[in-house]
Amino acid sequence: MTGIDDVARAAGVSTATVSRALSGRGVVSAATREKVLAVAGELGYVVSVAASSLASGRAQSIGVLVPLPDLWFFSTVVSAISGRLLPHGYDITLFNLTENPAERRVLFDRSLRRGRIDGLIVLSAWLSAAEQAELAALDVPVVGIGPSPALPTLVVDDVAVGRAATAHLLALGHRDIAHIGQSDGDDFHIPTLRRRGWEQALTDAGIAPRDDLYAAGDFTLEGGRAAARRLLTGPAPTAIFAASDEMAVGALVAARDLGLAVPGDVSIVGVDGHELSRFFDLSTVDQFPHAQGERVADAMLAALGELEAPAEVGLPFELVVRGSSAAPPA
Amino acid sequence: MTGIDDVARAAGVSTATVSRALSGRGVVSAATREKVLAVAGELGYVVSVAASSLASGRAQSIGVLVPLPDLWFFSTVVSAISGRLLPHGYDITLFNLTENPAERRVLFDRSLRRGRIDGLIVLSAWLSAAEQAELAALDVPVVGIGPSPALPTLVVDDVAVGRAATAHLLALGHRDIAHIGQSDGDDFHIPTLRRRGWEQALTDAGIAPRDDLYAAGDFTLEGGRAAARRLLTGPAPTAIFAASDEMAVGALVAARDLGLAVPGDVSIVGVDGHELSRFFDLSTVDQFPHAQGERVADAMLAALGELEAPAEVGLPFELVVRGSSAAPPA
DNA sequence: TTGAAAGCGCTAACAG
DNA sequence: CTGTTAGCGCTTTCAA
Repeated sequence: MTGIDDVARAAGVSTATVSRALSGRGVVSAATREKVLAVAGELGYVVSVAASSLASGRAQSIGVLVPLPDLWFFSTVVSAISGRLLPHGYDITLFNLTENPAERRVLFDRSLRRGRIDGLIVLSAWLSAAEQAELAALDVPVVGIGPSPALPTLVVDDVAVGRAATAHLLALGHRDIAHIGQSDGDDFHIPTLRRRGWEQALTDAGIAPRDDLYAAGDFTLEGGRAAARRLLTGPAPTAIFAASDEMAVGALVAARDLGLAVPGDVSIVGVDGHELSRFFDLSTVDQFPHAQGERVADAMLAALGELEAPAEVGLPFELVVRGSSAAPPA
Repeated sequence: MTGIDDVARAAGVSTATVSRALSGRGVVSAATREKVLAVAGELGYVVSVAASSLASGRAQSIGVLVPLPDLWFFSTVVSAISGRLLPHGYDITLFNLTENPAERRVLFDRSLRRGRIDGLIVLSAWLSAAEQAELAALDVPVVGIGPSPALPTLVVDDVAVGRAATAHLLALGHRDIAHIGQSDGDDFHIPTLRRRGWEQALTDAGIAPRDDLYAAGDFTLEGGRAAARRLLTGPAPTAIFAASDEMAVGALVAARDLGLAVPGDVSIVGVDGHELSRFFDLSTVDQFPHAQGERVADAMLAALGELEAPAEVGLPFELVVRGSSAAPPA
């Protein structure tokens, strides 16, 4: 491996100057900088992270903590983060947060603490308060996406999301609007917030939210289908607001299986902006996951002093009306 | 930060002994090892990767090169790799291979060469031969998934996959079997191999493959739908073999849109074992992506000397017959 | 089985 | 603007 002194020798300068020229820290005359860059290029020299990190304290890597890396939403966000951080010289270290307590301990006690990362991005509402506190106690900046009691995070106003979806259905003339979600009463729980939005919108319209128009789903296609089947064979609402696009597609299929036309007999609205929603012509509240990844990456860069701190505005969302929602049957 | 000499002092031994006790390299008496482990635990000491890596040459991290991290197949494989490598103390560094030439250069010239990784796992058939050669020239072991001219990889026999799907349809009595895929004539191109399998199975059955029963799809839902629409409104085959589950689901929807019953009027078979295939009751050739991730992780561990080299067998696949395939209409 | 000590390859004062 | 030099915190000979 060619090292920094090979470059120094070939360029006729000291290693300190090579370091300065290559890192951009400290002053170097334009002429020597160019010389050094040229020589380094010819020699194919690349700074060793290990040595650089040991000497400088900077690891040139950002950790991303993900609960379910194979969920479309998370992998999309990670992909966006990666794209944003690469140009700044940061690599991405992926930490898969499993349910396994032993693995979690290894993760929190060792992986995250061995100095590999300059910062941590947390994509998980599924951390205990204690775990969130542990993260906050790391000696690196931590930023996240989603409501959290202990971490600085970027959030979508999920109550407003629920209201937007429900208000859309109300405006179309629906009154029996069901909800598929997963409410646990926690203020930092996204599904709970979306359910609140549903309740608020109904209440604002002078309609009492009915418990029998709520069905729990587990955010999968199958869960959405099962929940919708229960709703449509029971109280038979004219519209369903599902807390995710995957559940909404499940509901779409359930309706078809029951011989119901969408949106003729029942309207369906989801949340996410998932690729499936476009394919199935599903009305949804898009929350722009890719943009979320970019925003959280920017927040991290700001925390690292590499960027101006961006304005503190909530993450955007937008109702996208497609073919799955229309006026209720006459 | 507590360092190795804090531990050494508290345990009453030298730093060399602490290092040996914690790393498991070199001999330490059982008694001292326990003492050291206990003290390290109390102090919450964690070895610094930077220092350890600089001194030992081991970075404790494996790179994973992924073309499209947000595709279900890839994110599933990455997730499995991560689960397998964590217990061995390796972190995962995710390298997102984009189409952007500038980003690719940064990746190949810097990120991959700065000594952060002890090995590289390549999930990409989309590397040029030159790039594959560059990877082979890294000073770390490289293993991949999918056919490659220059890299050691684990492969599914994709010709056999195509034959299995087609043979299934033939056995049901179909003769006009269409294929949706993407063939470019390259021997290291998975879609091409699947198409060959389709052709071989037909030929073996005494049926000449027809060009008008082939339609190109881009491995998306939309691409599958468009291709199927062309096939079903044209030569009207009684069965379609799609080279991916996403395209197969697209075909399923296209058939319904045209008023055709599946499998009554047309049978459909996909490839992958995608979650969508189960939900849509789609017959498919499962290639067990999660197991692929574990297998390639094991291959990496073997290359690093942490595991016995596993037997050199091809990656498994299996025809899963569900409700989308049946005998052709009478 | 353990300890002393020489680096690993860089960076960042500090001097000049 | 550039060079000298002392570490950064470990690992690993080598000796004992």
